[in-house]
Amino acid sequence: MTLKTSTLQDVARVAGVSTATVSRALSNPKMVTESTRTRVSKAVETTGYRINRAARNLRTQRSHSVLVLLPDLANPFFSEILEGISRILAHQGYSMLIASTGQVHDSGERLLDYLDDARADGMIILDGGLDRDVVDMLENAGKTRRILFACEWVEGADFPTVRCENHQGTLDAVNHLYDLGHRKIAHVTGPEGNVLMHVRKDAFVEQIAALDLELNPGWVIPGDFSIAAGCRAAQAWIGLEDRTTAVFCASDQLALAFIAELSRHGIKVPEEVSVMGFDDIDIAEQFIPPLTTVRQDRMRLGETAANMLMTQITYPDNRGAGNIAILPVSLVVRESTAPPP
Amino acid sequence: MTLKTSTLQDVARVAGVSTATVSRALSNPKMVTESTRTRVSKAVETTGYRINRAARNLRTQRSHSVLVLLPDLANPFFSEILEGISRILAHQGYSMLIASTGQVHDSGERLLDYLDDARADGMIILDGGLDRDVVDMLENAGKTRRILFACEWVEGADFPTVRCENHQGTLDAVNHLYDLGHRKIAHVTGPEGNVLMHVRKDAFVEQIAALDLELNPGWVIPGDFSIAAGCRAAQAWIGLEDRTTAVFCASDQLALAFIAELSRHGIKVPEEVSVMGFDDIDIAEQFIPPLTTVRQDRMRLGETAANMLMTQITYPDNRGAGNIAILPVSLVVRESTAPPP
DNA sequence: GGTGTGGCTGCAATCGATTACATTAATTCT
DNA sequence: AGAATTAATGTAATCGATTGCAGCCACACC
Repeated sequence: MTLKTSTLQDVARVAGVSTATVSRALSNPKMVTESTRTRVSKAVETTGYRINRAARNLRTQRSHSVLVLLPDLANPFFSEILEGISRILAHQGYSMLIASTGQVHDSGERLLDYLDDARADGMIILDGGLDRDVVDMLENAGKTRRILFACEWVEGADFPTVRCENHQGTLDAVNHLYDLGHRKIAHVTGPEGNVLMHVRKDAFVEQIAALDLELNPGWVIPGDFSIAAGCRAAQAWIGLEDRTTAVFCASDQLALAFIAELSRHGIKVPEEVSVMGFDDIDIAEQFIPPLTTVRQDRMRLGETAANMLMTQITYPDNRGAGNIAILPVSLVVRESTAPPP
Repeated sequence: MTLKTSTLQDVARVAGVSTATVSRALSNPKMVTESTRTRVSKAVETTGYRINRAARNLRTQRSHSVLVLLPDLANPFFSEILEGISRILAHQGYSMLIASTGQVHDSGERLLDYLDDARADGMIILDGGLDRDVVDMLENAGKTRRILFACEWVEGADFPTVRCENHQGTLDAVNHLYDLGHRKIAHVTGPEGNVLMHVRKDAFVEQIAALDLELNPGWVIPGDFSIAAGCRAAQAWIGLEDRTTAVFCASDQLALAFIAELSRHGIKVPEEVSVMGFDDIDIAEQFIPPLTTVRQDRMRLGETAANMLMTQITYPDNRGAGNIAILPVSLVVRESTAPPP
């Protein structure tokens, strides 16, 4: 209908008050009289007024939106985290901007520009594998309180962080396999340089040692979180001189592809080898066999991250406590693990 | 470092020119002399100037961002489409806003507000299941050229659309099963009221008739695109008096869950029944058995959608041709289908 | 030499909301 | 009753970039 949306001025004219009053009536209702408030509401109604965010953003120096940076949009692991983030943001009238690391990098944008050019009030980074110089830049910009790392983080950098109990989850996984009777356990890792990869690998090695188990060099198989890596890892495992009876993969995608590749070679899970994942993505339960894994509550992780960031943005000077949250994980035992043959 | 980012004024002062000239030097370089251009570049360099998007957006009445509306963020089907969209948008200096239908609805936001309040220049809607009154509102707002439906669409509404060859894909699927020797084929549908559900179901029924095959009432099993629906559908199929030898599911998620549920009941795919999906999501190939399905090139779909929307936004008056794109699909034969027992 | 012509540049208005400060009216206190 | 306080509203500056209009200069042409 109306091609031109009406402005505060229009509302003010119709209501017979000043723009200041209209603004107050809308954003801070208790500052105006009951009667003007209703008069303004009516005027808003008749004019079909919608606030112009660009104008407000300019004046308030706030964009009312948050950037979420992913390593890879096509990885289903992230979708539920996004749902959680989005839920909280929407609730607070914030918009969610999405970008993937690769694209930001490719298009030559600087990540910081999102903050500097007033596109975003803050950012949630789901990628701990950022180039070190990018991270340094973020730190030195003095904007650490407007940045939050979720799931992954950067060792040695001082950003607020939300993550899950990776260490404990890994111990749980190894213990589960041990309890089933496995004594020779392999680990397919995440990508080189990734914090999660290191934490989970270290915890794995630690627990293997604690249980006094054997660990051949070939039993720590390098991978990343992708499907392709899972297939490659399976081939590596198959090529092992001394195969393990169980394999703990650093992610579900990895584990599913691992099992699939084994299947292509006629190797049965869990009859011939037990396989575990980490994450508990939706499809894990529907896989055949259903995947034993370590569950991260991704929705809650997203919500927590968004909430923390929002309070940081809202109360920027509130330094100190509460800048790290570690969420519990839980072992989900399904059918991809069984006693060794 | 600098807490306050510098403005055009600062650059102008340093370069010894007016703000107008700086603005022109940056956004329309050929309008200024070579020498001033370099002077401005230097000034930008030394001041560390970053454009303030809020200011530009206000002045130009453009937000330089696009909203993507999903029915469900947690569905991996969409992630690759997002990747495609994001790629194109980033390339043109646009940002990608994401929201899910449910949340927009829950938070009482009006969808149109994104356009009206200058948060987004356009929107790509991946949900054909919007309430009819929402759709009417969008149409009547005269903003149809700033809205584009992708994957799904709304029957009878005149929006630019990108979709895949759903009809042909369905025929291919049925023919594939027919060629394998199946004569009793069931169909698990998408959600009631969804266009894709109708198109695929109609094409299915049509082709069954064309091939002169039997079609019992119970063989069209209502579902939606979710995992849970796949499980329910499998139970329904199991409960059938007269089971079919093949099942064509309206989505991969549906198909995978269907197979999983069968497996829980000890029914083997494809030995006892062939199952097909639609979409070819990443995990389909890694499933056991690998899923026979109809492939949609989701990346390309996203790219096409973004490109179309961008040209519409850029040349709004260019009505007429090119407001619908239909992308080809391809049959991907894997191992979840085989000749009937 | 006068007058066009055209290329660069500057001045200042503009986008639409927010908010510090001023003003007015109403209420309370001494 | 007069002074002081408080509450509600209005005035106008402001956020930072873009852009229509006008001015200026140099050069060419007659």
